[in-house]
Amino acid sequence: MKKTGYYSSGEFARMANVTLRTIRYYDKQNILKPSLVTDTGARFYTDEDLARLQQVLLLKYLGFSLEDIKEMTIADTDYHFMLNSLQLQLKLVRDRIEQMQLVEKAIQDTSDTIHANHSIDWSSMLHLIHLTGMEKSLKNQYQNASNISARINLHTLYSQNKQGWFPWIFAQYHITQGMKILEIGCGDGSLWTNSLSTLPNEIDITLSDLSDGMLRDARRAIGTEDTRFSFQAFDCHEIPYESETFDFVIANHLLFYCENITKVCQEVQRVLKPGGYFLCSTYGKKHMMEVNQLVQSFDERIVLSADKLYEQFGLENGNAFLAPYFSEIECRIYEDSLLVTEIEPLIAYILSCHGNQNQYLVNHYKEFRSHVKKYMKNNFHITKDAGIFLCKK
Amino acid sequence: MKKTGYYSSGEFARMANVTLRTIRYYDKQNILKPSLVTDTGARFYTDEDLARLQQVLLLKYLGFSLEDIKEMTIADTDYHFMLNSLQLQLKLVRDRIEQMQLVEKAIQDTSDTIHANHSIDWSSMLHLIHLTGMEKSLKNQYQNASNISARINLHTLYSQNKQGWFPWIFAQYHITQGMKILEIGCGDGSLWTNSLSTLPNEIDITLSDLSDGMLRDARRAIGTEDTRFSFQAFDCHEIPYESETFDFVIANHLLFYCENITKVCQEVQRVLKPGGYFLCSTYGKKHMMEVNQLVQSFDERIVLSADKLYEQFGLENGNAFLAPYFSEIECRIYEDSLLVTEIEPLIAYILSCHGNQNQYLVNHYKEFRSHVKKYMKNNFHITKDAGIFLCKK
DNA sequence: TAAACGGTGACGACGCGTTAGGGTGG
DNA sequence: CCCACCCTAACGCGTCGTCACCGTTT
Repeated sequence: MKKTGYYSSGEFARMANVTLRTIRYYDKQNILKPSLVTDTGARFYTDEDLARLQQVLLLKYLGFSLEDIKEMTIADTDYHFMLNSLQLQLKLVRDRIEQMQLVEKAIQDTSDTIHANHSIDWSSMLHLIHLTGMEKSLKNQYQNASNISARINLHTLYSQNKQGWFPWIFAQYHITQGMKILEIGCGDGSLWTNSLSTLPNEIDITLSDLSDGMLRDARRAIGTEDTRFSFQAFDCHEIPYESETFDFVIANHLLFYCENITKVCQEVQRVLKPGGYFLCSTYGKKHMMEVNQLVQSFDERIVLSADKLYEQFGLENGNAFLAPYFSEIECRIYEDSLLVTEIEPLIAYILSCHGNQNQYLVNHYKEFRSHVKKYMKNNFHITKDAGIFLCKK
Repeated sequence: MKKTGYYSSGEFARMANVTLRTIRYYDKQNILKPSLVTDTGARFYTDEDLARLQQVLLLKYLGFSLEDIKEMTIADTDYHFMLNSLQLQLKLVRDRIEQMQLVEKAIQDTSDTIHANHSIDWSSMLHLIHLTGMEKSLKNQYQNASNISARINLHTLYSQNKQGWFPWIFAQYHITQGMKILEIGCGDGSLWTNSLSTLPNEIDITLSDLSDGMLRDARRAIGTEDTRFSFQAFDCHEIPYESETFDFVIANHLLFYCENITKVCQEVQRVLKPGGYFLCSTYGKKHMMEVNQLVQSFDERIVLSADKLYEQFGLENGNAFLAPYFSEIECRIYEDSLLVTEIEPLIAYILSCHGNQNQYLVNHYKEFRSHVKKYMKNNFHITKDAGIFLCKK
């Protein structure tokens, strides 16, 4: 029985160069469900399914397990999302290539030292062994990248305040010629990428992050030719700089993740010059509250964030952490809200949260979708409740 | 119980960052046997075992199965061999990187066309899918590379004729300014790499091979800046050039692999200019005969080459194939023999043959080694019986 | 005597390959 | 009625992870 616009399972498998068994397996494991199943049980697939399959196969190629992949590829395949996903895949492939180039270099080095010494250098050999074993954290990196990009999407698409969060941040403190600046928790460096041209040219900015992977991304985004920037990986609980080094320290949406917030504040205060400023951003209680209400109206058990960030360090309680270390503290709110008009970006956002939603949504994706559709009607207002503390030493 | 110079299984595993289970599994599967086992069953490993483990782990990293790896890493780990193995691994990693760069580019392209057309381009998507699925033939490539290098080793180490095969080939025919030359079955291009400086600078050399992988190696070895060389993949049964194009055609150790030798001769004759020359090399009956005797003295069932190459096209019967197409045919022998003084390269050579030896030797490696040792005593003479036919059109 | 380390089974998980047996549409 | 194609159910394989249980050395 032919269905126009659909591929039979066999056709589909042949197109993608995989076996029928694989296609059926992916169906049974809820990794890639056919778009249409006849009452006799025959599977039929669409072009969109092909796009999904592409994602699955590429992720598999990069070494992810199907279990991982299941969580990573729920999103829709409208062309807009496809682009997004391709960007992420591109990043993954590049990371992988870089890693293999490290291995390549290690083999070269090992080989060279053998040539030079006419005996095997066991330590470089060990280094080589360890390189080939390093792959683990890759999955986390992907999830972070994918989550962050889903978040950014929602905000850039529907924010009412057109100034934008990053420009607003820069407007809160005037960066001038000759300053020494430190950002802790720079992530992929996106705070800076759109302001490169407006920054003074005699200035010394250090971007730091715990994760080497993030730093690599930041370096890639900013470029190594821009000599104003330097990059360094360290834990902000112990900042490896002498006291009174910086004019300005930034911690954008970072403090609530820190284990010991007091210690971080103390360190920041230490490395600030007298009269220097510390700018740290965070959320308030009401931030995105409508989204929580939305998901809980679908299933009460869902909690979008395992540990509520604003309870760790939020607009309401931040002052208490900062007060012991700074002489002046000012809290400024970024006035904004979201007016969401489409459903997909919202769903992508929800799926990207750090809570337990996936376990309740995985097999009820379609119901959830139509629930969201009904709930939001034509548009959906979401409160944003974010701001900064600007602190003087 | 501590053994000096040895690592216990636990130490060994920790050093390499693998689990004990893995180490034990590799032992049981004969992939990596400990160098010493106490009577209580405790395993002890040496630095050389570490080198072996490094090979295993890297090959695994590149996606080979342990079954494949078992066949690929029997060789010893003297530093000389280690270098060789590292070179091979380097090649593998580079191939892999190149492949991933293709994938990277395909993602870029797909992404770009989506950007341009604002809709998904399913054909580039399919291309992408197929790229991620291509990995198969890699194992064969490795085995070829590793076999060829084992062969070359034995010959370069112990050949009595110090001129060398490649220089001798070049001495048989004088290449002059302005010639158009074709090599069919160029492999990795090693015929040329040491003669680049002695070749005229106005000359047009086309290297060809069936396999894209080989051509890539050749291109890498010679470099793309050398404008005298061009590279093209085709089957020499149908040479994609007009008649009377070349002054000189070379087929080094190729014809005996061809399905239809007569057809190849006919094609070569066709593309040769009148008066042009065809140089083809092959072996004779007695080539390496002592090696055959050696292995059969260990186990009669072993046959080193499944189909004897010199029966397809050898020094004895080559004339019959060439006579219909060329006006003059001259057979020249390269006088040489091997005087092997060490055991490892010989064993590596034997293992690299295309016969059934591995199935009889895998689990009797040590016996075989000591058998070879006794057999060859201090040195071992091997007949070489190779030469060329130089044919004029 | 305990703790650290070594050993041997045996069972399970993942991602399919493969086989056996059977149904449906042209 | 056959052939091409589809389906399910069930077992097997490679590469360990994991667990239960036991022995040896410090």
